[in-house]
Amino acid sequence: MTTQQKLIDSARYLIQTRGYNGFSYADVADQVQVRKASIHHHFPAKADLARAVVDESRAQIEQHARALAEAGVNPQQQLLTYTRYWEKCIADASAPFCVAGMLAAEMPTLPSDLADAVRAHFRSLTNWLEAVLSTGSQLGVFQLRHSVRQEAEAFMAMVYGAMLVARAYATPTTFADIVDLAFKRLLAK
Amino acid sequence: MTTQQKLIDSARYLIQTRGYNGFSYADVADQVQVRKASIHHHFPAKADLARAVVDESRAQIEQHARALAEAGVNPQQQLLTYTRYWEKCIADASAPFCVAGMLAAEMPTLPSDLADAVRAHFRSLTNWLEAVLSTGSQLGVFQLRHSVRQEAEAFMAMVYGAMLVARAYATPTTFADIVDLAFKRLLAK
DNA sequence: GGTTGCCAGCCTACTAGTAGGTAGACACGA
DNA sequence: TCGTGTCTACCTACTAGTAGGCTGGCAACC
Repeated sequence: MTTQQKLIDSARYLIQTRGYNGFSYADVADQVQVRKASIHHHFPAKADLARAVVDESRAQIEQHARALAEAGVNPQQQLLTYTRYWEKCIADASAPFCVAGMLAAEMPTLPSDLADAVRAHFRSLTNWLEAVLSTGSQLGVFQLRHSVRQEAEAFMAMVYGAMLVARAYATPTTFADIVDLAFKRLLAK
Repeated sequence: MTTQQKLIDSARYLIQTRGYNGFSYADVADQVQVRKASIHHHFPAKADLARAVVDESRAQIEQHARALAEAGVNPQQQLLTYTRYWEKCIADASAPFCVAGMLAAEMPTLPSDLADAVRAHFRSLTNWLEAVLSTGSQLGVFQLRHSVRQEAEAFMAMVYGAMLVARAYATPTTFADIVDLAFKRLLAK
């Protein structure tokens, strides 16, 4: 793996656990075993590094979403893949929080270009959720009581809120419990 | 108002907007117009100041909850008072985020005694929500499809998630939209 | 009623340490 | 030989926290 990729991975982990204002180039240098100056060579400013993390995350989500759709996976299974992914990440502490969620909380302190990247990530996720919910609704597997956009935003809020509550209580199962309820509500007649 | 109270109020605002790792004694000193050393006189360490903020917030919530219950306000109106409070705070940007929510995101970086205070805040809020939902369910105004605890945690997750999404999009109405949906779901037959 | 002593509150001036960021030299492969 | 990547050494600005001194009010005692 290239040093650049290692730097991004390290920054992702640090943002997930400590947030943008909670980590420094010194932390990244320590993890990747290079000097601080080497990080500046790849990412001149801290915001550049963080933006690379967010952009990569968004690209991965979009790629996974495309792959699922092209494979003809049904809507409820697509949604379940998404929630199961976070359940696993939180349970084994490999990624205890979504990067964009963490950065969203810190929004007022972020440089504007990084804030733009975060918004783009949320927009991308909302669009995908809308598409999945819409298709599922047409197929009759999801029972939407409000507009697709509202249902998508509510589901997203539930997922991010569940991460927050699970982190506050330090009980990973709390996340699964809450998301499970959100899922059942969509399926309920 | 005492200097001590001014310091707490200033710290609350700064935590809500920037988070624990995003503000410094210099920021507080600037807002309250005292020297940094004076803050240390009242709150020896940064964590002491933050803990005072969280403890005061929890006490206020508990006091309000008691007042509402003693006034004989019905459950749906009690819940509405809570959500309306945040709607207003977010709309006029007077308090664009819950202190405990912000600190929950930063949990892994907080000193343990401050983390304890944050957990206590969440526990207190969950307990109140459980009580309100439980009473409302017995009166037949709330339709709970799962355990009271699960429904309480899900509602809380929705509220905090809505704050996060609203902050990401910088659109205060998003919060009201999402919470409105959560509320209607509780009332739905 | 003075005088004395105490103390909360606030200050200036400082410490040690960390933040993000830069300059310039060196190694190495195309 | 040029570009890329890495390094050491350094910078300025800022962090939380400390040391020690000043002030003005309150209480106790003669």
